[in-house]
Amino acid sequence: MNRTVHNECMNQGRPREFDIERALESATRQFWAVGYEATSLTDLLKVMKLSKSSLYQAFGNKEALFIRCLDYFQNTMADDLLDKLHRTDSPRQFLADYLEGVIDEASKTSGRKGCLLVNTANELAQRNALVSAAVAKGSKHMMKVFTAAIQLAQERGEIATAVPAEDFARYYFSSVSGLRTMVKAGASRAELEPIAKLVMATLS
Amino acid sequence: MNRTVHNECMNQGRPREFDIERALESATRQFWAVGYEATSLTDLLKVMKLSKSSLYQAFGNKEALFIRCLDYFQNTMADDLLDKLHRTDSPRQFLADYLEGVIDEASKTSGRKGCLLVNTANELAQRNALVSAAVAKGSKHMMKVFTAAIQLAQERGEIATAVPAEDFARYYFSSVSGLRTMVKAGASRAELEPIAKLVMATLS
DNA sequence: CCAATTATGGACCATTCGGTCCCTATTGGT
DNA sequence: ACCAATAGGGACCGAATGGTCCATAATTGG
Repeated sequence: MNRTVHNECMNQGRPREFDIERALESATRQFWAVGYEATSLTDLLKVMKLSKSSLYQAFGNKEALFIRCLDYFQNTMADDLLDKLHRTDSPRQFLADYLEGVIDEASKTSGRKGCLLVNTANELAQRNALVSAAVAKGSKHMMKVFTAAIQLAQERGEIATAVPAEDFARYYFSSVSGLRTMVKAGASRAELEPIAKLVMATLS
Repeated sequence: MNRTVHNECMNQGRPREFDIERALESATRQFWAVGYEATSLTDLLKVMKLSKSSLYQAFGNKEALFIRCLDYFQNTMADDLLDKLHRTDSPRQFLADYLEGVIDEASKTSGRKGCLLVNTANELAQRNALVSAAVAKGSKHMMKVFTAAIQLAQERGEIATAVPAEDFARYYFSSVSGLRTMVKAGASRAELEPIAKLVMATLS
């Protein structure tokens, strides 16, 4: 009656020898670096350091693994950002710093990875419903963080209250995505700085 | 001494039966709709309505064909936009209309194709030098159009001159890319309108 | 200590990928 | 009329793809 299950609750039999979390992190890095399609099963096995059967046993298939990676990424990122936000004393500066971080990628010779959510939205949100849902969920999560930052800034008078925090947040999110695309298209730091300035100026 | 050539100049022997331009347009539509990797040779043959040997004879290979498509797209788009720009009497409205056109895609159930250049920048500008160069060239072309529009608007007092036209143009280009990503991520028209308003407001 | 259960490695599979090649049909130039 | 040259159809190819399956090792609960 009880079929083989793909989750990790029952504990009888040989215990798993690898750390799910670590494996997930490695897979996420890989997807993040080169995208979904360009990441082959073989690549995944290499970076995750496990065998094909273990991977399929633990995660089902490539698509399901990817969805879990999207979730992992989103949570990690959002937590990290929230942490930074709560430790800063200028939410406005926090927003400016994040833009600056995006621009910093332009200077790097390699590894301009962007943001996994943005990349995925562009790569296959149009074609895959499950992925699309995961991206939407992740976007909402990020939006929450940005909205919180802008609300904080508005409370401290660092940003005008004429525009609702959510609208500003969405504008900011869109601007970040645009900047990331510019980076991928090969724009230089000198070209990107003025853009960031204009974005921050809009958040008057 | 004279090897088989992949171009279309010599005319001796059987003449080509298909229209290169039409074939290029079909291929471009396909790449535009689903991206480079997701477009298989078989797909191309179907939409271009020619045989594998004809394709390889005329275009070399998939990558070379893609580059030509990028070029075709870029020229077509830029010409079209320049045309619109020269026929409008308000360059500022022209810029606002273009943003509106991007937002219109969000309402469409299917075929949110975005912009081939932006898509390509995100998909493989990081991995392929030839493609990267083609994207850079295309971006410059688009930037020229936007810069021209903004200069015109500045001359007519529709946009402030405090910021150089090129900086504004790059900001605008980045904003368009960001909006496109939001569309792909599934944002609704209601969410996108305020973003467009803020962008146009920045182009004071 | 045994039975039940799971992990793991690796062989194996069908499909699809981009790309090559050959054969024949068709045309223009002379 | 004939030759040179190209177009086009389709068979074929090696490599890589994601995925399945089975035999074996390892571990736990009873």
